[in-house]
Amino acid sequence: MIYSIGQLSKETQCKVPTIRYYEEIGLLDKANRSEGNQRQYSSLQCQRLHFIRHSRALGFSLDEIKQLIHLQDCKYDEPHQAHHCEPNALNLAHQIAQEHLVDVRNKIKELKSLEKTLLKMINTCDNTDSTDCEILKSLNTIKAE
Amino acid sequence: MIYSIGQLSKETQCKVPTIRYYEEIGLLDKANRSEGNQRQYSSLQCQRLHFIRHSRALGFSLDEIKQLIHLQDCKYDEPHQAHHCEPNALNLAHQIAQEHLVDVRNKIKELKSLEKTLLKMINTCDNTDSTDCEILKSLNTIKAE
DNA sequence: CTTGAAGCTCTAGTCACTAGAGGTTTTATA
DNA sequence: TATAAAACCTCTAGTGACTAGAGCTTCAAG
Repeated sequence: MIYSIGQLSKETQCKVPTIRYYEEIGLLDKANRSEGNQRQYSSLQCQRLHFIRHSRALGFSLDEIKQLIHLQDCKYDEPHQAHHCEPNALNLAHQIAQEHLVDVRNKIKELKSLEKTLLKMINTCDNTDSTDCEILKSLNTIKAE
Repeated sequence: MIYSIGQLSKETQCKVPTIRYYEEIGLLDKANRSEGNQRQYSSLQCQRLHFIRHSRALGFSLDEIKQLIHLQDCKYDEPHQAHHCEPNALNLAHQIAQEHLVDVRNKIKELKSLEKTLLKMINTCDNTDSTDCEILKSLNTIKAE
């Protein structure tokens, strides 16, 4: 199966300019070109783009994804030979995921405290009586922690 | 009280280049200059920067903050005269805050589902036996909802 | 009076895309 | 087979909210 960039876009829910962008920054290998210079993709490249999109949806940065792809290549390329990959590549994947989990949890915490502050602000403001509103006042004093 | 940009920076915990940036985009009024062309700030401008930083800490965008500042000016400038401000400016502040609260809550929801997926991924991976790891595999298939 | 910190402007970089101009190739229909 | 529309191409520039650096000037302390 060979995909045009538009077909790949539909298949992976990834916009066409984004695919080209991923190629530009080296996240996707350079695509083969047709006689008319249009990009052609294999199922393997399609799978890789799926991987990238799933990882993005989980909030990994493109840099982290680059690392994960590198690990994947270590895993599947000549797995029983000595080469440039670190021996504990798989633990590294584990570590990246775990660090990311910590990030996510911190963000949740921050947002929850933010929610509380906003809610307080909004409830203090009695806008049925539209003569005054505490929101602007409170933004002068309330700190999010 | 008159502040130099560095003093204002300390007072508001806002970095010097950020203050200059806020001036550049019109979020802060252009500062007065000393004879030697250095910026000088009044307590009023200091208060405004506090407002901006508090709002940022609560996750408001600079655009939303611009609106809020405009509302503030409506409130305090000639409050009993007819001018260019909409009559229900205060309700508008209320509305901006409420919309923002909705955004924040959605983000929390997304991050929680993300947390769940990551946790599953990490737990599935038995990295005490370092022969295999499910993380890379699962990134090929798991979708965050 | 000198030295070092703090200030100035201007340009460019970050991240992860997105949009648009202006041109070429492919595909579908008449 | 001719043509028109859709899809593709490259290149540049823009987004938001800053941050970093070069190369200069001004200020404050000793």
